[in-house]
This record gives sequence, structure tokens and C-alpha cells, in this order.
Amino acid sequence: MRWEELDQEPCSVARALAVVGDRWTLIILRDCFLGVRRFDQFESRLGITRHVLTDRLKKLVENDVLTKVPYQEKPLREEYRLTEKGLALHPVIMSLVHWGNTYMTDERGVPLVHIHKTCGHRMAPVTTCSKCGEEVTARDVRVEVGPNWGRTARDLIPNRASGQQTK
Amino acid sequence: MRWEELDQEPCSVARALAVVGDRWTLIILRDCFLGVRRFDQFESRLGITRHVLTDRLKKLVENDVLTKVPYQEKPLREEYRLTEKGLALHPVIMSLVHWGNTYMTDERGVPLVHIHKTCGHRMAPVTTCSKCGEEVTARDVRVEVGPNWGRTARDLIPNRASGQQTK
DNA sequence: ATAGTCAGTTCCTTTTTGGAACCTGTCAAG
DNA sequence: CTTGACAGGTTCCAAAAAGGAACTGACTAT
Repeated sequence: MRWEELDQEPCSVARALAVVGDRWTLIILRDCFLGVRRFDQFESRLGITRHVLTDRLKKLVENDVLTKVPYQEKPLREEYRLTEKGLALHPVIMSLVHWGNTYMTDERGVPLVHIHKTCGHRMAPVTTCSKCGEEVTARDVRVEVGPNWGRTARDLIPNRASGQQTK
Repeated sequence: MRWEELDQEPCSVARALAVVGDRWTLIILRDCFLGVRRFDQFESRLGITRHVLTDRLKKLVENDVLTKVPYQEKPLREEYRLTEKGLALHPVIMSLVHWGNTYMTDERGVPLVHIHKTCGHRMAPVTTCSKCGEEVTARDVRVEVGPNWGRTARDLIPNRASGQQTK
């Protein structure tokens, strides 16, 4: 499989990564969530080459993660803003931050902290079950093939003949 | 900035992405969470080139996301298993799946579903606040510079002089 | 008239992938 | 005891992507 075919894979991770899975895209989105909107702001904060930045922003717009909205005419200048689809990536960024905070900090500690506006406290994201509301970890979930995928894609899940689970 | 310097950035997203942020790593990890452990299984399921697979697995081991454990000697064969650090990436994968399920499915619907073992239901991951337990969305969080980063890194957060937020 | 800003393009070099073939150690069959 | 298979790589080369720097175009400010 080559990278460009990834969005046709019968797997939501693969399809999501077809959009946000390259080296720079999620860092660009991190900056979007911090309020960055303009080409030159991205460039100077990220140290990314203009060429790559142009390309990534274009792809994010094509995939409806960002939109271009004009903030002046004469000359026309547009800024990039998160769409609802883009905002929906927030949990992904939050979990990455949390993982980085937990496992990758140096002696100076956590660079940025999240404050929950509603309750006013410093917070960490906790992943919970939409049904019962309890916290969910890797060991608490099982994966099944979706209802319409019966025989076409049983091999989405590797066989577990050898008996063990992700442990 | 070039890619290899990313792990020194004062940002947990950047540091996390220095480990898992390339085109293939998160897909490899998806398979790990599904129970895949061996080189040739990864290769045939992913269609990745052996060269890249070797490299990514090695980096994941170096970063303590996976460990190699022998499953036979003569000849020595090892399989790759998630460490605790690796298991801690589960929320990232879950959120990606959820986002892909929400925005990237085709007419056949969701390929894989998560079942919460504890309550037995099909579930979606919900991100909540570790302090108050309520659901958290992009609009509910504010970011602040960490306690030890005062003046060295105020520019971690772009100035919001122009007034608006990620909206 | 000169300099500066923003959002790109163009051109060229260096890295990273993709693809296929080859290597190494061990067993198993004929 | 030669041939094949298997697992897990490594080597080689061409193609694609990224890095770096300079250039463009439509303005605006001095």
C-alpha cells in the first residue's frame, strides 16, 4: 500500500491519518487550536518551509478541516480557521499533549497546561465510555467488525489463535 | 526547524509527534492494539515496505513504546509488544478512530466498532475533565504556560491581540 | 522612490520512501 | 545432503518529498 491509497482503507484510523497523519499536519493543527491563523505566523512559529506549509494548508482546506476566510481585500488576504470537523480533532490533540506531558517532559516540567473554563481547574483529558460514563483504558475495550462489513473484511482483525491480547 | 529537532521543542504535542508523528507509526500502533506482534504480520497487513517497517519498529523500541520479547530461540525470534507507555497511546488511537468514524466513513458505514468490556455496550470515546468529570470540547479549554516556563517561553502561546479565539 | 508586508512560487539540493532482490540462521522433506 | 521454506532483516537504486534560499505580485507606509 502506498500512502495516497490510505484513505480508501476500511479503517477509520487509516482514513483519519490520510488527512492528519503526516509529519507536519498535527503540529499545524496544534497551532490552529492555539489561535494561529495566518500563513506567516505558522511559518515563523513552526520553522516549516513555505513550500510544505502551502501544501499542508491546501490539503487541510480540501479536506474541510480548515476554511479560508478573508480578513481584508486589496490585496485579498485570507486566514485559516478550524471548521467543525477541524474542531472535532481537539480530543486527538489533547490526548497527544497528555501523553507527551506524561512521558516526554524534561526537568523543567510541563510546557503548557490546559484549564477547563467551565470548572476553572487545571485538567487532564480522561477518556470515558459514551454509554456508561466510566473511564476507559486500552484493556477495557474489544474491537468488532462493523455491521455492514461482515465477510468482506473479517481480516480487519488479526486472528488471535495464539491466545493472548495486547498486554 | 527540521523534523529531528522536534523532540526538543517546548511543546508536548511536538515531542509526542517526534515519536509517533510520521506517516506510518500510528498505523503500526493501531495494529499493535489489534494484537499484531510480528514483523511479517505487520508487513502483510500494512503493505509497508520492509525497510520502513524495520526503521519504525526500531524507533518505537528505542522510545520505549514497544518492547521486543522472544517467543522462540533457535533461531531467535522476537515479537513486538506494547509497553505501558505504548498502551497509554490508546486514547490517541481511540480519538482518531472516532473522528474517522464521524467524518470519513463511506456508504458502508463504520468498519470497526469498540465494545466496552466492562459495560458490554458499543461505545464512543468521550473526553472529560479530570477535575470535574464533565465532557470537554475545544471551546471549553484555555491554555496556559506551565509553571516553570514563565519568561523563557511566553511565545509558546501566540498573542491574541486581534481578539478572537479558535472559533 | 524606497522599504516593508503577506502569501505564495520557483529552483535546486538533500532526505526519505517505494520496490524488488538478496542474506542469514534454522528447521523439515525428499 | 541438497532443496525449500520461513522469519526477519539488509542492500541497492529510482522516485517522491522536504529543506533552503531567492523571486514575484499586489499592495501600504515613510
